Amino acid sequence: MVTRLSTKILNICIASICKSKQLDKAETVIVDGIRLGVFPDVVTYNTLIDAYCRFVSFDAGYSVLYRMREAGIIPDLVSCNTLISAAARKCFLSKSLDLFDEILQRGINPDVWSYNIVMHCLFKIGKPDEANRVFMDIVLGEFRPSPATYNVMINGLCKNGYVNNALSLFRNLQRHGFVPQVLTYNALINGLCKARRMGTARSILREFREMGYEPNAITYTTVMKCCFQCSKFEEGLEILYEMRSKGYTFDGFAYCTVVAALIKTGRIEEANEIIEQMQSNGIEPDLVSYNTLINLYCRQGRLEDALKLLDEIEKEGLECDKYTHTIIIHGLCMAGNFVGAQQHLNYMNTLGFGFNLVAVNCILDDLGKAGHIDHAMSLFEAMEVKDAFTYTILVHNLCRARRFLSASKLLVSCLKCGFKILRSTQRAVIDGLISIGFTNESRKLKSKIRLARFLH
DNA sequence: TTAGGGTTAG
Repeated sequence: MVTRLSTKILNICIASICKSKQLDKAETVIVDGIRLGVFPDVVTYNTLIDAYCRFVSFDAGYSVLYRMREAGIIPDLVSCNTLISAAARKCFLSKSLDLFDEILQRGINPDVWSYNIVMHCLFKIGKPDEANRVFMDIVLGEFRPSPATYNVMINGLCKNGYVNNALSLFRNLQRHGFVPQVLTYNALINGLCKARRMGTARSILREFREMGYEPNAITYTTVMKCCFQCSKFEEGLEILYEMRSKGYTFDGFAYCTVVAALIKTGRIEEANEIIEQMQSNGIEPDLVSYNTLINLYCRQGRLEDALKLLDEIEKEGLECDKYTHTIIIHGLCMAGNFVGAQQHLNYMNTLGFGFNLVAVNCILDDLGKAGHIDHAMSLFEAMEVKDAFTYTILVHNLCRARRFLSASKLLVSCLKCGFKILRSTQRAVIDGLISIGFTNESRKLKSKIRLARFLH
């Protein structure tokens, strides 16, 4: 009894030390405890697994399992769930799903937490149908869904383009007594904003306030991004100032949202001012903040500074992601260094990143902008994977080069593939054909566009 | 111990 009580105290100490990221100290306390006859149990090790995963690496967390077994302690469901969720958090989604299979093979019965994480992973890797099957298993099976089950489902549906389904699930759940949390509303508002369903987003936001909820930093960032998407810059900036007065700008989220929006519309000076505010507020930059800063440098024509920062990030031990590399490739193109851009794309391949369509689209666009339209055309022909961006970029650049007949031909083949091309680009082709005297072709193109709209 | 906001291309 005394030992069990002491272990409980030990676990409280370890949890508190781990929370403050002092893992070495936690290890020392455990060793001291053993010396005094207080032995760690499964809870102690589970706390360590979580802390190592969060503050060191997934592998470091996973290796705690071996130490547990050496100490004669059998990992339990919490150990497994902790690892599965850590893998999911770090985007090792297939690893997370493998761990789930491992649980089943070891004869451990998963609980609703395990299933929630699996659903989350399936949504994240773009398999909404499979996630939905897991959801149905939970709802119709022996488990009682937790609020997180519904939140994962609503968010996953939104992220995979099924906002209407998310909305009907939300309403159905409400009819059955489900009380949405701030988190549920945030996920739904974000999904609606991304789908440009501003009217519905506004009414959900109204309902959120009527429930007596106060918007948090996440609600604010979501609504702010929505303002920028609708070109309501002043409103967006006002939200940033309000966030600051409420103490919600404690991390880089809000700043990065604003800076990215300003960069996109060419308001580079203002973007620079916001970055300076972020730095003077002492916010420790994470990878996304660094990516945003590199992007700003590239847009300012400071490619040398961007590459220097890239080096610094790697020296700091941060691993650059596909965004970092894509921004650099785009930066190299904007500086006219297409050879360097291609080399960096190849370098990405050697690092194990998959095919990067966004980067290739950037190269395509920048070639067009620099007047190398024939080069862009041959790159386009060589591309095995294309999307709506690829077609829009090339059609747009063909118009820029006043090659309206080629643009029209490409636009028609794009419509046949079912890709949605920007209305403004379609208009540019129609107007271009008229401007060079091809009125009949312009009329034919218009009717083909109408037909495609009807069919798709 | 799960789940919600930020960064790349038209």
